[in-house]
Amino acid sequence: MSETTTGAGNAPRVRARLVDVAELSGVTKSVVSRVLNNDPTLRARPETRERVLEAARELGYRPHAGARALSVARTGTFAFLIPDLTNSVYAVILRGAIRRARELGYVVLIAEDASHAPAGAEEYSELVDAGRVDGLLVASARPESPLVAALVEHPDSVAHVFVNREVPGSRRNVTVDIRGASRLAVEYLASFGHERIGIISGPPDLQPAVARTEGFKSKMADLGLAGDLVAAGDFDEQGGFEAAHELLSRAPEVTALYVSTFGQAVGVLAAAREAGRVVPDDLSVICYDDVPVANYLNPALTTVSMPLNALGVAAVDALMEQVGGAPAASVAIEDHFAVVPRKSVAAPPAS
Amino acid sequence: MSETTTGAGNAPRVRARLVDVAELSGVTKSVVSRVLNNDPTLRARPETRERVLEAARELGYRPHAGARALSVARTGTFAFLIPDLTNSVYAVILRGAIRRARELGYVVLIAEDASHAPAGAEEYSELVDAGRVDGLLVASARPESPLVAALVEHPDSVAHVFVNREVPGSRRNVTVDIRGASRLAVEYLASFGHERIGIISGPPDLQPAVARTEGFKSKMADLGLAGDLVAAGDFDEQGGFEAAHELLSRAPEVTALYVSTFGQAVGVLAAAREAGRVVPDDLSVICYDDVPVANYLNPALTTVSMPLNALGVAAVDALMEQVGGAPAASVAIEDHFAVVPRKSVAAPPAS
DNA sequence: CGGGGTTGCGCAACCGATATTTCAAAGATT
DNA sequence: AATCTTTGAAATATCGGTTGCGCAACCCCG
Repeated sequence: MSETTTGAGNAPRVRARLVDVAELSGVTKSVVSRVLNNDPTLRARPETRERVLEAARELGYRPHAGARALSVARTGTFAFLIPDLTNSVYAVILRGAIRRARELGYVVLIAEDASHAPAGAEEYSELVDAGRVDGLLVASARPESPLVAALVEHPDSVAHVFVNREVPGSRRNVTVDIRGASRLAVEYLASFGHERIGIISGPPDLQPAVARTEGFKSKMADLGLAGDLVAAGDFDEQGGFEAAHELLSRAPEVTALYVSTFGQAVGVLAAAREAGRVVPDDLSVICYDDVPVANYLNPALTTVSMPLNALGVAAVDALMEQVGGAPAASVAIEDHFAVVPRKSVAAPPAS
Repeated sequence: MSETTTGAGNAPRVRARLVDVAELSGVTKSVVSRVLNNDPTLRARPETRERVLEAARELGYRPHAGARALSVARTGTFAFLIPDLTNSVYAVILRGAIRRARELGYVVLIAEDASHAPAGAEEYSELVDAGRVDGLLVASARPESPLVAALVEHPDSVAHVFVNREVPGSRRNVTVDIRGASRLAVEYLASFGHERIGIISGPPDLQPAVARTEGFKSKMADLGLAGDLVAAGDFDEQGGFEAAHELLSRAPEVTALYVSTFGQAVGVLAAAREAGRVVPDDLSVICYDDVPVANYLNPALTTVSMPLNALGVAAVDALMEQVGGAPAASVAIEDHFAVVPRKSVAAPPAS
């Protein structure tokens, strides 16, 4: 609308600078800057403010990010270190983070710290050293990465939060309640009458894996059931397949499985087929984390959904507080998880 | 290594600036800058160069990105506009792009332009106007987004490429050979003896959808087969389910389906089950794009894999050329696709 | 009518780099 | 010995903002 009034419309505009706005409104750039930033120390006539605002609007003025960063020593940028982009769990967290960041005037750039591309940590310090970012969102699942170690040792060197990970010794963990969700999953299975419940866990050196196992065992204990049916595998299809294969042959009496990730669950389903067990008649399966495709597996997979989007939001909020100078504090998102019932859980076989 | 020689080791370092390096090496900052940037117009004694280099190393000097951006009018940043972060297709492209960008000294920031968050386009122009980015990677699937229209009309206003999308009227499309891959899929099905082959296509206003259909029809024609079994649905599970449901009831004689996306294929499998058709005995299914989980569906899904990583790499390379001043040119990745045979394709039923 | 206190805004220094210009000292030339 | 070139590096302007301070003009008051 206002663009057309300039007559320039959608012509290949050149960037308008502060001085351009100043010239057009007949004041100096310092006044323009203060008006646009609502500097309370500035005394200006309302009509002057209005002229400035109007000129800025007319020119489509936007402060140059680099110049501003230079001045105020703030970039308006966060970096997100992610272990695996193709894992939709992280994608959802990232989405929540990006949106929240945008609401706060921040943008986020991505680095991947996959096991096959271990450059992530180094890249991070490059970003920090180059003054490119104001803070780090670290979702790396790799234990004892040099980056994590450095951050734990010098927590104040740069604003940061660990996302979906409880790093020992850090007061900057933003997490969901994995244990609570795991307890809920077990409770759900038990409500169908299952007693011999097993867990497909993850690599024991990964904290999220042990949290699931802890939740599992604690709820089993509360129910007076034996929590000894544990098998560990990688957090992917292959890992789930292998762990389930092993557990099903070691303890064929198991009637229900709590699985740590969706990827694993897909593998578990394959292993169950291979073992000649039909889900859910001969074996019930529930997994941590809900993804859309779960609804279309055969059978449709019962899951417990986690507030991953909220996790991303909370992570950015926590980071913003640090940037704003507030003391660091871990955040745990306690609820907002729920089992989404589908077709992979039923009562145990009569036998 | 060199860090420990400073004695500061891993202490909470403060950023070293150009002047710090200058002071330490006993020259002025202009000399330091030119030495570090290999300015050919600078004449300096080798020993002076060495002193500067050593000082920079010792201080762990890294130029401040904002300051440099201000000076050279380049940010070292690209932005990637992505329609759906949770879609692993885009994740793989993004991964390739990020890695390549990093090799070239660039970082990439993400914006999501989902249908449920249509702010993406606006965010983009904010990024450009604020001088935050040197170029745009546009993978938005949304047809006629205002951003796309603006870029097509003023192609030189900002460096950009369209990724995995053939935008009419643009010379900046970086694509894979969807038609060729589609032809390959059809050929593969035909090699099993299928003649009544159908396609589950996508929204007709999305260019990638029509490309698949075109490839399908052209190969069917080449084979002397009728290419009339077409059903369209959204590119997700739901869309695949609905389209397949419709096609299977409309044309029950179909013996094989070429499906446009993995998400759709999952829905197609569900629809087949619902229709009482067992895959692959009563119905063969192959889909465009390979993802790890395809191997664990029931049955394991035969797919045609695409060079998505290479696509991301090529997109960044094309963008870099534009930034470097080269004339824009579309790029098509012609081969590197292949069918990965699994369990969802077999010979048509004898009947 | 002159002095003190606002009101409203301009001046100029910085932020940390890059790039062009200037200049002192050393060596070559006559 | 006096001038002309080179060599090597210092000065300085600039990029586009932010921010502390200064300073007129205006007001009110005695």
